[in-house]
Amino acid sequence: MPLSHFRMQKTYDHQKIEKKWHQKWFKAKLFRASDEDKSKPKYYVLDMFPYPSSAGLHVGHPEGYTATDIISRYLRMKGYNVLHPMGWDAFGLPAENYAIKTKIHPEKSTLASITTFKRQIQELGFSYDWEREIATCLPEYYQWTQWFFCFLYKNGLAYKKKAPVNWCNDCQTVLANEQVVEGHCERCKFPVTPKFLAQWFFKITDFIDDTGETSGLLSGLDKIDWPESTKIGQRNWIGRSEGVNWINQRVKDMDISFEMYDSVPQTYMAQRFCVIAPEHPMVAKLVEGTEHEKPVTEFVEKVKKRKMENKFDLEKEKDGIFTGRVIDNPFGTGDLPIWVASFVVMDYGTGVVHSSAHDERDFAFAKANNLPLHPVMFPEDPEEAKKVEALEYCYHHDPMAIMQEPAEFKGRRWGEVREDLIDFVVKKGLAKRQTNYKMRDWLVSRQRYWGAPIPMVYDDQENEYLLPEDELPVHLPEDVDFNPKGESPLTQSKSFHDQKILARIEEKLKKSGSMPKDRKLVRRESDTMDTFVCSSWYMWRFMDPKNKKEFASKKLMEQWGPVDLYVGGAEHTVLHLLYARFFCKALHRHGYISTDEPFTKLRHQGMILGEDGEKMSKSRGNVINPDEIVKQYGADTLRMYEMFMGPFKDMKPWSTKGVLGAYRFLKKTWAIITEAKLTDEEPDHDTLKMCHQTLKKVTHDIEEFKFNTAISQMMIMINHIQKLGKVPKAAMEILLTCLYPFAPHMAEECWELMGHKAMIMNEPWPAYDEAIAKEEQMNMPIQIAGKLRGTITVPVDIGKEEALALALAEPNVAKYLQGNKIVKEIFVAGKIINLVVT
RNA sequence: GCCCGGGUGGCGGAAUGGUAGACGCGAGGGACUUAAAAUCCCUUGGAGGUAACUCCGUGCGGGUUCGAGUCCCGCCCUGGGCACCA
Repeated sequence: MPLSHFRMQKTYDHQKIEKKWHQKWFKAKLFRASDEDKSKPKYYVLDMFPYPSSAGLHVGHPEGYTATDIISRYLRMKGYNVLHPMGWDAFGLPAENYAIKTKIHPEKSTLASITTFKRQIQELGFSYDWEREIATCLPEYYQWTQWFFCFLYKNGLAYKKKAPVNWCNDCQTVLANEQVVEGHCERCKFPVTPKFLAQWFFKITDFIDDTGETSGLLSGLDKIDWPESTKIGQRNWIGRSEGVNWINQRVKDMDISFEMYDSVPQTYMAQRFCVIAPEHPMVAKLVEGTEHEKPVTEFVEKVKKRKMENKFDLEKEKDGIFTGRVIDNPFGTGDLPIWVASFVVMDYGTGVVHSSAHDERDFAFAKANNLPLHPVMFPEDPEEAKKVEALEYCYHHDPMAIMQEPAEFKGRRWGEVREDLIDFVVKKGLAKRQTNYKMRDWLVSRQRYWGAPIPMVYDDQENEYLLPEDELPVHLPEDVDFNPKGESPLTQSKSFHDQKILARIEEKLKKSGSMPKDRKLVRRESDTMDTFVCSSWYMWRFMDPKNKKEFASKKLMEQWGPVDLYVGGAEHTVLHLLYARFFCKALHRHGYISTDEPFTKLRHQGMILGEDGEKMSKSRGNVINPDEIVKQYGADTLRMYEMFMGPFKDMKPWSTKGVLGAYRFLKKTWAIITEAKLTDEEPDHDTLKMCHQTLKKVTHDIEEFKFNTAISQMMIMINHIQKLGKVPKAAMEILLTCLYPFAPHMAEECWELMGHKAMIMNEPWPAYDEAIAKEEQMNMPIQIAGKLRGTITVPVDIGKEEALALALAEPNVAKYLQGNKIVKEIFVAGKIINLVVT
C-alpha cells in the first residue's frame, strides 16, 4: 500500500469548525455596531424581521439573511461601520389560534418559538449584533408602539370610525380575512356576516401628497432605490386620480343633494342616469315611504351579504334597482334616474356617480337594465361612428374621438380637451376640481388578545381619552380567556380594567384638564393594534434598542438612519412597506427625524419552493428543514447553496441533490488548503489573471445582488487552481477573501490553517487590477449573413483591417465567400465580425 | 377581474443587441478500490455525418436590425399580490 494512504487527511469537519468560529466571533463581540466609532462611514443593513412561527425556521428565511450577511461582511471589509440587527415580529394571530386550541399562552409559545428561531439563525453564522435584539411582544418594546399611537392621536392622525368586520355568529368572534373561506368561517363553516364596530384608523391618506418639507407617499418613491415593480405596486395601491366633483346634484322633490366624482369629465353631456352604492346612508332616505322601499332594502341586504362572501367581482357586477328618484340635472340633458348598483364602491369618491355611454361598465349596466344611453363623441370613420350612434359597442378612451357635445367643444378631440373642459365646467359653477385616491385610511383595531393594547380609556358616556404617557406601557393582562365570547378577549379581564388604576388615570386626566370633573372613567380600550403597527417603526428601535426614555434618541437616529439596505419578500410590496413609510413621514413632519424615507435601497428575495416546484407546506409534505442541511453539510454549504440556486429575486425550487454542488466546492477548497502543496512563489500569468477576474466579478456581483454568478466564478477559479501542481498562497488568499462573505466559517478556518494570526474578517477587501484581469486573446466569431462560419484567435484589441484579413483567410469562411460579393463588413471591436454578402 | 412577475437542455440556471446553454445537478463512460463511498478524468441541446462540418433550436405568430433569448406589436401558458396571514 502506498504511503500516501496512511497520510492523515484532515477531514472537513464542518460541525466542529462552525462551532469554533461562532464562539470566537461571539466572545470578541466582533459584529457589534459601534455608536461611538465616527471614523468609519455607517451602513445599516436590515432584514425584514421574522414572525417566529412554531414551525421553526423555513429555508426561505436564510435566503434573505445570507444575502444581507454577505453584504454586511463585505462592507465591513470595505471599512464601513455596519449596523446589522435582528429581532422578532412576535405579536400575531397564529399564536392566539394556537392558544385557543391548546390552552398554551401565546407568550409562552411565542418565546419558545423565538428561542428556536434564534438558535437556528445563530447556527447559520450570521453576523448580527445580538445586543440589539428586540421582540415586539415585550412591554419594553410595545410601550413605544403605544407611544406611536399617542403620537399620531395627538397630531390628529388617529381617529375612531365605524367599520365592518367579518363576524361569525357561531364562534362569536371576529374573523381575519384568512379565516374566511368562500364566505364561511374556516373553523365551523358558518356563513360570515358583516358587523359594524367603532374602530381606530390611522390617517395614512394625509401623507399621499407632499406637505411642507415632507415628501408624500407618491413623490417619495422617485428618490429611493427600490424595484420598479414595487414602486408601481405602491402607486397603484394609492390609486391617485384627478377629476372633478359635480356639485348641486339635487334630488327632485327632496331636500337632498349630492356631489359626484368623475375622473373622465370630458363626456359629462352623455350622462343619462346615476348609480349609488348599496351602503350609501342616503339610500334609505331616497326610498322611505315609497313603493320602492321594500324591494330596494331587500336588494341592499342581498348585495351586502354577497360582498361579505368575498366572491364579489366588481368588474362583472351589473345588478341594480331603481329608487324611484331622479336627479334634477343641471346640464339640461333631462332628469337622471337614480339606481342602486352593486358595483358602486362606497369608499371611493362620494359613493354616487353619473353614468354614461362612454364607460364600459355603465354601458353594460344600462344595457342590462334598459337604461337610456346617449353618446356625445364619435370616431372619425363614419362607418364606426354609425355603430357608436347605434350603441353597438361602448366607445371610450380614444384620444382621437371627436366631441359633439357640449356645443362649445364640438369638433375637438377627446384627447386634448380635458383641461379646457374642466376649466369650462368649473367656471360655469357645475363642478370643482377634485383628486381622489383608492387607498383608504389604515384600520388598526383588532378584536384580539395577542397584540399591543391601544392606549385609550373611556368614561361613563363613552368619551375617549388618551392615556397620559407615564401610564405606558398598558400591559397585556394574564387573566384572559382566549376562547371567543363575542367581544375582544381583553374586555373580560378584571386586572385590565382595575378600578384603582382607572381612578389613578382619571385623577391625572382631570388634573391636566383633559377630562371634565363630573365624568368617570369606566374602561380601557380593549382592542389591540394590528401587528403591522409594531413593524412600522422597528427599524428605528434597532438604532437605540435599550432607550427607556424615547423610542429612539434623535442623536442615534441621525447617526444610523435611514436604513441603507432593506431585504425581504415581495409579499410586503404594499402594506408593510407603505405603513413603515407613513410612520417615517409622520415622524419627519413632526420634527423627530430628518429623513422622510425609511429605506434607501430595497431588494426582494424570491420564494424557495419545494422539490416538487410547489410552495412548501406541511400538508404537501415538501418542507425542507434547514437544521438537517446544517447538520449534514454545514451552515456554509446551506448559505452557498441558497445563494447559488438562481437569481436572488426569482422563485426557485429546492434541490437536495443541488446542495451537493455547494458542498463539493467547499470540500475542494478545504482539500487544497489541507493537502495541496502551497507555495510562496508568485502565481503564474494565467493564475494571476484568474485572481483578478474573480475579484472583479465577485466584487461587482455582490454589489448587484448577483450572488449566483459570483459563486460560479469562484468555482471556475477553484477548478483552475485544482489543476496546478503547486498552488501559490497568494492565489488562495484571494479566493478565501472572496469566499469569506459567503462561507465565513470555512474562509476563517482555512485562513488560520494558512498560518495567519489575525482573522480574515479584519483584512481589507482587495482592489482588483483591471489591466491584469483583462483577457489579451479571444476567439472572435466570424459570421456570414448572420450565421457563424468560423472563429479566429486574435488579440482582444485587434483592429478592423487586420481582423478582416485573418477572417478572410479562415478556410471555412473562405469557402462560404466563394462566388459571393461582400456588400457590408461589420466589425465590432473585441466582439464579432459579420460579413453581409449578396 | 385588476395589478405585478416569469416561460432558455433531463433539471437549477448563464449570456452590456454580438459564438445560446457559463457554473452546478443529473446521466453515460473511464481511473482508483476486493467492493462501496469519496475523489479524479472524459462525454452530454436535437437531428444528420467516419470526419471536417451542416441543418434545427430560448412558449407561439409577426416586426425592427448586418445580427434578437435580449428591443417593439399581438397571442398562449404559468406564478404572486389585492387592505384582519405575516
